[in-house]
Amino acid sequence: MNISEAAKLSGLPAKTIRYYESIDLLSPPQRSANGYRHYQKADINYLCFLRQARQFGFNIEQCRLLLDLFKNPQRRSTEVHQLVSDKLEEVDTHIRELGETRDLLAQLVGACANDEKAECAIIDTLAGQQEQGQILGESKQ
Amino acid sequence: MNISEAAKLSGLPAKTIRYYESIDLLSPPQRSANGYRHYQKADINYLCFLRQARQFGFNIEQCRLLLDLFKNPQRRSTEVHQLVSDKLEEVDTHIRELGETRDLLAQLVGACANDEKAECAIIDTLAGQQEQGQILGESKQ
DNA sequence: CTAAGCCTTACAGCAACAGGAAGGTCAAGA
DNA sequence: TCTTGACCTTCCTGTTGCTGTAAGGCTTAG
Repeated sequence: MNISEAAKLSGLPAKTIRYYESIDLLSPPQRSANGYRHYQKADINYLCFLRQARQFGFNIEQCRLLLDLFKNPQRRSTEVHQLVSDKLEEVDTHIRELGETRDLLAQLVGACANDEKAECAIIDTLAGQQEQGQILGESKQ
Repeated sequence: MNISEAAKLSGLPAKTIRYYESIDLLSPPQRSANGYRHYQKADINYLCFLRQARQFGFNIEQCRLLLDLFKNPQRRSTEVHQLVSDKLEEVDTHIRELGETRDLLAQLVGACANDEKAECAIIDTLAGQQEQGQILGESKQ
């Protein structure tokens, strides 16, 4: 099948499939006489695998490792487990950091008068704890 | 003061300061006779403001808007409030999505035997589904 | 014969910088 | 005076994971 059919079956854009090939994440498929890429069932499986892995948040290098494991009948499940555990930790860290940011933003939102005046606690906070009378950005030319 | 001093005081790398200037986030500073950038106190305040805003997760365009408000004594705090509220919502959405990913990853980790055998529920899951929304919990093995 | 709808490659661009090359400037020390 | 090292400058490339667009070739239907 041609690339657009592979794209439809795998759920990945044709562009992305070509891109994965260009970075050697996928091995080059067969080509028809006219130069068109020609995909087979196994290729579709790899593409689906990659789409899923990307949806789970794995980056390209992690996908490369996972795909290698997928293709390797001699793999040990503990290797896969390790990769996914690491990713889980990574995502947890990210969530924690974002949570802190969210709380800070919520504080800002709560502190702002939200009215027609220029005075704004958010601006003051972002500007840093300047001394009174020295709130810059409003002073000087 | 020169750029390295401005960098030290603002907490931003000199590279970043030049970058902000190059994208017109900062207006070009004065130059000394030798061509060196020369910063003043107000510039440092803008830099600090931008560093803070970036730390709060605002992207460059949002920083641009915030900085405009910062510089504008005729601003209404409600405008600032709106920007920050939007950002808060954005971050909340992101956290929710990441949370879903995390839960799915945790399910994968829990489902894997984590041993020396090749059989691996994670691999099966990543390979198995071709339709979205069918990520976990299907029988199939 | 032409138009559409595929396919190909190759280059540009997104965010938000970081790294490095190549070269100019400045202050201090031998 | 010369040299060294620490600054500074601009310009170019690379990062991640694609997406958009251009310019052109192939295929099929009318």
